[in-house]
Amino acid sequence: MATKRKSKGAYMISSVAEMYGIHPQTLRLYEREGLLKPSRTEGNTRLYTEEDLERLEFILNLARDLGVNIAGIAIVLQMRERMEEMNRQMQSFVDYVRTEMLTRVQPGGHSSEQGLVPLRRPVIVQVPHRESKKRP
Amino acid sequence: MATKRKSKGAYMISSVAEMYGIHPQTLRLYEREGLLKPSRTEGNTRLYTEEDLERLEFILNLARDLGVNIAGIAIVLQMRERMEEMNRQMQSFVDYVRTEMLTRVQPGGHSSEQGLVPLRRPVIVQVPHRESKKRP
DNA sequence: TTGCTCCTCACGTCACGTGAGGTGGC
DNA sequence: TTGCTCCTCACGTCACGTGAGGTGGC
Repeated sequence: MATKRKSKGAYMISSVAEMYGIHPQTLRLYEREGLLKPSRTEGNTRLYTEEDLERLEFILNLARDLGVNIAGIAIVLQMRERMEEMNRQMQSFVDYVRTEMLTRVQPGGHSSEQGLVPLRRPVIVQVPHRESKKRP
Repeated sequence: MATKRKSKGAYMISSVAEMYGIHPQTLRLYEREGLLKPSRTEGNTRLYTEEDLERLEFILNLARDLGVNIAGIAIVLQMRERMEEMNRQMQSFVDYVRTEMLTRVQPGGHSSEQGLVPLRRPVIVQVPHRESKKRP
């Protein structure tokens, strides 16, 4: 019952297990398989940050709801990262072009802004953030 | 043995099974699970096109080499599609900007071309093409 | 001491791949 | 007819999740 928190947003394994209705051994399994990497206290106790929990939710969605196995989850996590990287590049490119074209605009040349409009907006993926790990 | 081809690049199930060293039942399983959708002859015999084979290779890479289960493969195929779509959008945007800025260039204004250079090129994903299907 | 943590070992269940068995069309 | 195709049913194996058992630190 005692939802033990070490510091701001750091949970011990039994709290996390209870919060998400999973077995503590499952959390250890996911870590062993490289899906999660919680930090540890000096006494070697796992500490799950909010960021870890966010990642865990993503993992549980794949594992429970979609039936993806651990190898699959590892791949999906990698792809998620790559998509986020693509989104960042896309976004920074769009931003760059926008300012670049605005500084270049001729007097009365509102056609430059208009020229950017007809394009569909870059797809923003539904996924959060974080780094993953490769499987051996 | 007889590598039966119906038309240009259309293979029957035993040929495909032999080519990739898998059981014909496995191919039928993948189809039943929605990973592959070969066309059929009028007599209901499956016909695998080059496009199907390309998709199959992708699937086998995930299944055999990486140990991803069918649910995982379905997700990865979907994500692959989305990345390809992002790449296409990125590419068409880059192309658009390039022509737009070139038409706008002032005499002696080679700074407009230079402005595009420092950006890293959009990430091109390693994956081929094709559409996939959602799981129930 | 209590209640947590750590770990390893082992079991039950289920998905995946494959084999068997029986059918039908080129 | 032969050799393929189609299908369904069923089995063996393995991964995943979980439980037990024994340890150690706050």
